[in-house]
Amino acid sequence: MNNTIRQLRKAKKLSQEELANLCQVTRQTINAIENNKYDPTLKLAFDMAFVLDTTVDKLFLYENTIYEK
Amino acid sequence: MNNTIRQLRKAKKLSQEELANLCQVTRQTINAIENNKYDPTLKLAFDMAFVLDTTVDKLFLYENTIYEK
DNA sequence: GAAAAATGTAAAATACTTTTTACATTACAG
DNA sequence: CTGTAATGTAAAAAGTATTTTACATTTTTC
Repeated sequence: MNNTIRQLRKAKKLSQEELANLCQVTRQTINAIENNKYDPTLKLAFDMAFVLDTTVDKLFLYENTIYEK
Repeated sequence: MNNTIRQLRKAKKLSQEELANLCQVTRQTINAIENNKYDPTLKLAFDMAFVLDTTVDKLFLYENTIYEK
């Protein structure tokens, strides 16, 4: 799942560690998510979006594998 | 984390099982999430939003415990 | 009201996320 | 160029989500 964390984080002049503290997780968690190692929990996704002043839908860019409607 | 799954699901006249199939998870997973037993993964949240024709931010209503900006 | 469909629930097993600790590399300021 | 801050990475342990199987209860339909 692609994301726009790095750009938004840098726009706010936050280090990974500062963002981690604001989201109450470790720096390694932010680093892993920013680098697409795994997806955050939904709660953390919301927390990151909140701190970065955006929405989950804008912060994470998911290409659906489900072709339905 | 509160959600609006049930209303949107019923608006589309889907059973939990049908929604589960469309999202490629089990009925129990949908049931548990709909009843707030636990939060879905971010991927499933996006899949559910897609199938229910909405966004993650509208489908899940998260009250931030983070007072920051 | 009986049958069928839908929903609720539970326990064990599996998979994934996060923490912790620790070290290595890269970027940046003086 | 040297020191410091920032970032990348790894392994083990703990926490959380999901599946599977199975059964119970509620709701709907006829």
